[in-house]
Amino acid sequence: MKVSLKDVAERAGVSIKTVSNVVNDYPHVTPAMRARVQLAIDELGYRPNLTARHLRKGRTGIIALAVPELGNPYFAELAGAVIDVAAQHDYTVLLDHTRGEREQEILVSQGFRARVIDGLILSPLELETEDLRSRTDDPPLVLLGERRYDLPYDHIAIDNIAAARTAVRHLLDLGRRRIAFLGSREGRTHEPAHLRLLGWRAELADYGVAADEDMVVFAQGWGREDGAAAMARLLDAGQRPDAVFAYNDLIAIGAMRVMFERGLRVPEDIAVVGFDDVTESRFGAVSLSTIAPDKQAIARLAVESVMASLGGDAAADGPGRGSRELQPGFELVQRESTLGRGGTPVRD
Amino acid sequence: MKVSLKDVAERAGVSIKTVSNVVNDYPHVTPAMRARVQLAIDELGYRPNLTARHLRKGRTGIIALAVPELGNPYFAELAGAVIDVAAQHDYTVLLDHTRGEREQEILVSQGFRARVIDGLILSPLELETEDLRSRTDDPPLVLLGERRYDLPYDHIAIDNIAAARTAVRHLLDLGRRRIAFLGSREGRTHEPAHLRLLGWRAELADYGVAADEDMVVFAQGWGREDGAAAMARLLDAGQRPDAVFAYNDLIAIGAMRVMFERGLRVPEDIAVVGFDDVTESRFGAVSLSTIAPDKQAIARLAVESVMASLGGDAAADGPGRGSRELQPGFELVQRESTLGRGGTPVRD
DNA sequence: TTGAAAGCGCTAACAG
DNA sequence: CTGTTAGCGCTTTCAA
Repeated sequence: MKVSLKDVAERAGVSIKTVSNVVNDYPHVTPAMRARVQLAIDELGYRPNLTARHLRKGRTGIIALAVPELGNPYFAELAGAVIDVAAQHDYTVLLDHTRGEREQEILVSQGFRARVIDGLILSPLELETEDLRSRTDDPPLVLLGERRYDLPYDHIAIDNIAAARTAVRHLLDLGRRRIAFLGSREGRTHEPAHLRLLGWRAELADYGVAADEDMVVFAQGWGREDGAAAMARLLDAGQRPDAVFAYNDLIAIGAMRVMFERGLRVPEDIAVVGFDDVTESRFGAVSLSTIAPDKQAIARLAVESVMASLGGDAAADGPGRGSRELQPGFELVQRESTLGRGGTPVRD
Repeated sequence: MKVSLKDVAERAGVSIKTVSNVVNDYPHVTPAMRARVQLAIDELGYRPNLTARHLRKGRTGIIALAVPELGNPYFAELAGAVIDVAAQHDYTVLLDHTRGEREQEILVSQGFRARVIDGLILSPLELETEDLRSRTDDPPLVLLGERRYDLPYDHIAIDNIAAARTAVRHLLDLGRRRIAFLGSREGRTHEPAHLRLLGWRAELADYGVAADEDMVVFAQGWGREDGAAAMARLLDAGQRPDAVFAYNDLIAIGAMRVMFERGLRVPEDIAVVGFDDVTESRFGAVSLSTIAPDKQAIARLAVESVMASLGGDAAADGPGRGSRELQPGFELVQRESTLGRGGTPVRD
């Protein structure tokens, strides 16, 4: 049934070692020998047992990527990019999701969920610094996203404050002054959407516009329905924003849905800017202006960081190993939700 | 550094086997003994080496799910469901994507991409029957989606013809008669969207409406941009449909975007029905009516099918093993793209 | 250049 | 109830 190196060796009348050499493209093998062994391999349909190889070499060729939710297209798109980059390094990706729950994130970070992996890329939401302290000799870890931890792990995130400022600035330049902020879920342990909210405050301040904290609304989660609920709450409270900056595209899309339902025009009555540049944002009745993080760069940096930790076992404690702040770029994409259908600013 | 069973055994002054028994919750162990061993485990921070266990047991605890594209929310949502179901069986999911390319699908089906797995769930697009014939003793395989193969593998798909007929019938009942069909990418090897197109033809015929083949448009792919392009092509050709049935939600969303751009009202001018019920379809300016396959059931059946093939090694050739047609349910979800804002049918 | 033998860490027989 | 031993399939010294 299952053919092993031994079977091939017997068939070819050589030793196991020789077959292994052929399989692994070891340089010093006689062409004749190689041919003979290859023949036996083909005849028997031999396929190496990766598990055994991994046991021997101590590596599995698998890295895990854990994100809050695959249903969020931002993470789905990012996952696709990570899979592609990993494939270039001959690595396969094991995907896991945490629902943004601290318990799940802890489990993942300690390797209890995704096992048998050489490295881990984690995008946490609720995880705390202390949760990571207890990590012992688990595989290399790279952190993604807004949260920062003062621990010796590489961290990859765009400059969230700068990005938020750019978005708000765009709205200000368009003449908007009553700019609401729709945030993500309220965390149990920390202020959600922290950096983006800071950016909102800072840019308003710099521009000389008073930040109205009543225009800040948090949601139950980070999905479209949460954006819709938050927007409804804002309007029901009697607020009349002339612009909305949302924590992410999904919240922006949910918010716009409520505006449509209530007969509010986008951008004439309310301009909207999102965050993430998911594909979906280009195809609504009103396409969405948004901050576009460089997802390709994020994926590349994440995978390369893991690969680096994998390679440099010797210099495990060397300087700069696994405690870098990696900052991919972003850009503001201006679409109809701020510029209007014509492509030029629209104001009533 | 790395602590193994042996280290723990020495520390606790017992044999390796005893430690193994404790680790695996083997029933017949003295509480005292168990406590002593557990202490040693904790002191040393022992964690079992899964790779070694897998080599020994011949199983890895990992199944692979390969879909065309994670960027398509239907597959992302399905993947999330599969991950959850697999977790209930103590299995982890390795996700891969094929871009719907035949080469990639072949590689995946033969285990060259996702390696070290106990089973495989594959959602093929271009794969041909012959490509699967050469599979030797690769891990159990389950096929998902519209394509059918006359091979001894379980196949899971909703009744696509019935679903398509339901969608078309809904439009007919609303009084629409010029119903266009927007298909998926034209395959190199087979008619795309085959079953759904058959359903479209069949329902029109049964209803006594002549099927106008000029109202059938295929796209370059299965994304929003492809739907937009197809819709533009249809309109530019001078066709004036009063309804559109799209191969999937993304194509429907892309098509609607073009309608909005051209000032056509949905559903007054053109009613639209999609397929998949991705979350996104509920949140557009005009929410999308669609066919909702039971994703939970699909995920459950897929994982259970793999588990079954894994368990019944003895009855590997037994009747019914791995050649069943599993058919989860679906339902028509009526939203604004056919009923209009008021929730009741709208016609100009 | 190729062969023999050891061992990665674990589990499964089989004794005791 | 616990210990001893063999071996999963592979790579890797060390010899030849």
